[in-house]
Amino acid sequence: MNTRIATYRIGELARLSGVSVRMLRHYDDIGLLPAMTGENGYRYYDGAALKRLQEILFYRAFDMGLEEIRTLLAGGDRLGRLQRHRDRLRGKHQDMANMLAALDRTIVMEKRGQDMRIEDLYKPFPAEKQAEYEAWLVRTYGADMAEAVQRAKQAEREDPTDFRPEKIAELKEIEAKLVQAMKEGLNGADLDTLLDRHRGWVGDMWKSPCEKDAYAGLADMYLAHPDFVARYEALAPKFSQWLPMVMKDYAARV
Amino acid sequence: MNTRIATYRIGELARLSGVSVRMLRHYDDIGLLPAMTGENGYRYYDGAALKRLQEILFYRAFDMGLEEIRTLLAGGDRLGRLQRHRDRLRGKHQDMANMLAALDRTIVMEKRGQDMRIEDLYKPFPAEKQAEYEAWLVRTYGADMAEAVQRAKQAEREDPTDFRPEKIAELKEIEAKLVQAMKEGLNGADLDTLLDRHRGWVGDMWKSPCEKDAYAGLADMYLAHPDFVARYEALAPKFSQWLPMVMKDYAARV
DNA sequence: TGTTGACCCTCACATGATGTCAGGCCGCAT
DNA sequence: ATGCGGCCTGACATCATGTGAGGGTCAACA
Repeated sequence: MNTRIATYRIGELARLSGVSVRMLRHYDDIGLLPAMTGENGYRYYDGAALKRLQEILFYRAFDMGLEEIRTLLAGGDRLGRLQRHRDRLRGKHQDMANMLAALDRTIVMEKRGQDMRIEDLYKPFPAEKQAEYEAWLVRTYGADMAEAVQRAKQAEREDPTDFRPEKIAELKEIEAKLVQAMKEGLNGADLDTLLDRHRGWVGDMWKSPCEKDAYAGLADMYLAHPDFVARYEALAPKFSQWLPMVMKDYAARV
Repeated sequence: MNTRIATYRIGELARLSGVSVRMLRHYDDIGLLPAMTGENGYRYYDGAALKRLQEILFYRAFDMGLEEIRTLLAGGDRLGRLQRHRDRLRGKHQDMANMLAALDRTIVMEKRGQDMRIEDLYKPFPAEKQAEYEAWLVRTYGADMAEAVQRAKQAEREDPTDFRPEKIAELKEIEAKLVQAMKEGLNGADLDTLLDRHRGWVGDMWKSPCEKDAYAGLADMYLAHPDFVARYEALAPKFSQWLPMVMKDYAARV
């Protein structure tokens, strides 16, 4: 008898991985996950195959086609592949966070009986299957953003947050003005002036996403003018990450 | 001529929404997104249709079948639907965060040239298309968790974080012991004792996910014994949310 | 030793979301 | 009136996946 070390039959692997037997056979057929075939015709999978399958699943979760995955795996440099994939996956995770925020926004508008602006309805859904929205963002806000992001990242390493109540009160007042301004369609330079004042106040507070109450005003701003998220992202790179939390609280409160 | 108020032709809607013309026609055919048909045979979409399409896209992003979406939309209570959907979507977002953390874990193991334990390989991929992993978690850690989560949420509202360096140093020491213990296969009561000590120290620090350095030890714990995430989630509900950040930094450093 | 039940094999067809192409109207601008 | 862009229907293609039929393999147990 052959040495039978840590080799799995198709059913075991199916249970283990959550992939159906049908699909494992398919993956074998198309050369995506080749199995060792015994004399009895059975498929056997070893440790290397298990790792390969895991990698396949990472890519499949990214809606990659099986053929594409196969050619990807054909090259060497597993580590490089995984690292590149991590970044793409992170982007998708971010897309989903944006969708969540937008969903909360839709809910709030529904509660209020208001309709969203048509241009905003479909922003949360990343077209072109990838990074289309991001392209739009770059197109719209251009090169200064990259620089601003750098600045913000630099500043992020500095001093701890200051939550004195007077400061927060003052911040909220500015936010109210901003919301008003945005509703009235202030644009370009004027709006940027206000945004800048706001940034000045809020600057050293960005670091703690846990002080949600301090940012309730942001929800209003987002409702009034969703584009401001993109502008703010340049100043406070974490913002869109917090937005779902902010919006969730807000939606629950309204 | 008919009053022509804010009604869109199929191509305009396609550009607006990112859904292909082909699909919009299909949605019309199966009654998912009925259009008003003009005498010329053209399809026209009004504001209500736009909102409906947005909702459809929210569900489609959740991998819901078109037929399922249609029956869903057939009932009233748009608000309720959206709210229920938000929770499911949040769950999926969490799944993706877990996947990211696991991907980082895989990367680190690859860099080290180590293999993951087979039982851990496929945990990040939510089987049964939904909430299967969560079920497992409840099955494994049971009812006390819900209670612990409550306690933790309560505690969360209390006092601000204390980041004195001595405290952090001591924390790190405990973490090192924990990692050691987990590697040696300590189980049950002993492990829980250690975890509890750790919790004691880290308790009031959970609130700021921004102090990543304070939690580098967690990455090691996760590598040594991924299950601990589930245990910790009970004590610190936000943890799995931070895990991707923690792991990203760690993977970059190793 | 023979039977049984769980597992494996191949082959073929189904389905659901989407793309693509062909052949032909509609309508506005030149 | 001519032309071009947008719209129509209908048919076929593709990809990931499910399902079922008809039939071997293997281990345990009577």
